[in-house]
Amino acid sequence: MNFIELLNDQQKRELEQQWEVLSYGVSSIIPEQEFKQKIAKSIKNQQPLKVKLGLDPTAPDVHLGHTVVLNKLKQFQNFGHTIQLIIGDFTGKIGDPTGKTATRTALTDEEVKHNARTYFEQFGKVMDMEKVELHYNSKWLSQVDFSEVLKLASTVTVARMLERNDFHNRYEANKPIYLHEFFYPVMQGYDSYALSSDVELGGTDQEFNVLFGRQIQEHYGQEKQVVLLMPLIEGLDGVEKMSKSKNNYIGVEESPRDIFGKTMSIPDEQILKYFQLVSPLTIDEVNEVKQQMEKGALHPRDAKMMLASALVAMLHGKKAAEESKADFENVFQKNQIPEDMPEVVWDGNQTVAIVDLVKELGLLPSKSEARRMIKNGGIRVNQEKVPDPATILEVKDGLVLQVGKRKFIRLRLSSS
RNA sequence: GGAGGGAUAGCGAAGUUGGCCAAACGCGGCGGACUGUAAAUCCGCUCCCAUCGGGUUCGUAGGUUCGAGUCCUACUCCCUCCA
Repeated sequence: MNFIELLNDQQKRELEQQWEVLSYGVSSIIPEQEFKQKIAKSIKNQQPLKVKLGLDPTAPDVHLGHTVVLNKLKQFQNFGHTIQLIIGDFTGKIGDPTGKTATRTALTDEEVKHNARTYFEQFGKVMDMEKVELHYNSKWLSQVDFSEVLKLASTVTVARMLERNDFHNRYEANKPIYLHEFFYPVMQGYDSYALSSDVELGGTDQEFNVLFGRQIQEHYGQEKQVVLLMPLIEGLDGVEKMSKSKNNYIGVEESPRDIFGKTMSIPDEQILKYFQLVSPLTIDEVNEVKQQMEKGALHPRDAKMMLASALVAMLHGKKAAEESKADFENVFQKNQIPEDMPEVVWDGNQTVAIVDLVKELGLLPSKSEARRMIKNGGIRVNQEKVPDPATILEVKDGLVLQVGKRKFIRLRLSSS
């Protein structure tokens, strides 16, 4: 049935609107026409789409790379669609077949719960968690019996499984692939069936997995979900994809100052991509930025300032955005010290070798490191460079200690 | 089960006629200068303590030696080939 034809003019405009926003920035929509039909159907029947996102139950550390998907979910939410978050507590027991982590220690129920809560808190910075459905896939997966598993397994050939990049590579390299790993995509697909998902989101690296849902749903005679693959965003280096292990990420939990500073360090070529994929700006606003930059009317640095402010505002609020911006200008453009900085009470000896002080405060891991730092001119006391590693300091209340470019501490004496 | 190869600082990787090895080089990390940024570029640093200098390091445990990352023995782990 063609739902698009059933729509009246107003509904068609609604469809166009949703399509423009929802398809924006997406790497691929599989298949496009089905997606359009789904939206049309949802408008016609006034039935929100069920949009699924599967989550790994391991300790979450949400960074901007994830928010690419979250922003998209938010857009779905804005159109009234329903978000289904799935905590893969059952799947997690198998371990994601990335090759690296073939064996993964099973998480306890408490750990899973805790991690789920963390997801909730961190995701809440980007989208509205009130309206989100939360599911644990052990609920249904633990109920599936072996004969059912066999039936499912009989719908997939090994050759098809081996198409998956990771499996393919390991097979070629004579690296082990355990049988149970084949079930990872199957189970993930089963989740889609269990929740009758209409749409599933994932990064482009998840293509094989999320596509599997369609196959499982078809097996059960269910309408197949549409898959939206989101681009992976490059990290601070502008080359590798953003990830925790590459240490090139901006975490949503980081301080406003760090988020601002890190954003300022992305290469110019990445600016637009960040605007498009992780900023909360509308399409029109992003296009405006793009035009201004192309005309040369907007300095890349200023564009980045805007971006950094927008990101901090999204994650920490408007006030924090203004403050971190002011701090950044102070510290890096005017070479001043920030407005406010962490204060630490010093209850040690008032007369102390600078190397000891710095180490005691945990600013540097060892005294050798401190000496080195001083030799390189990297330590300042009240904005004055410390010239000699042997310097003995008279600690005074309010003394400002700077280590490197961006570690600042104000010392307070315990007596005051 | 049999044969061989290897384990070096955060990673990768030199070093095997025993001393000149705290250990080349690359990456990463850090600092400085510079700049529009924490970008790019250039320079410096990168085990610990220390003023000279010293102390612990090269899979683990022993041994040979004035002296071992470099030689010997045992152990652990990893890889390759054969069955």
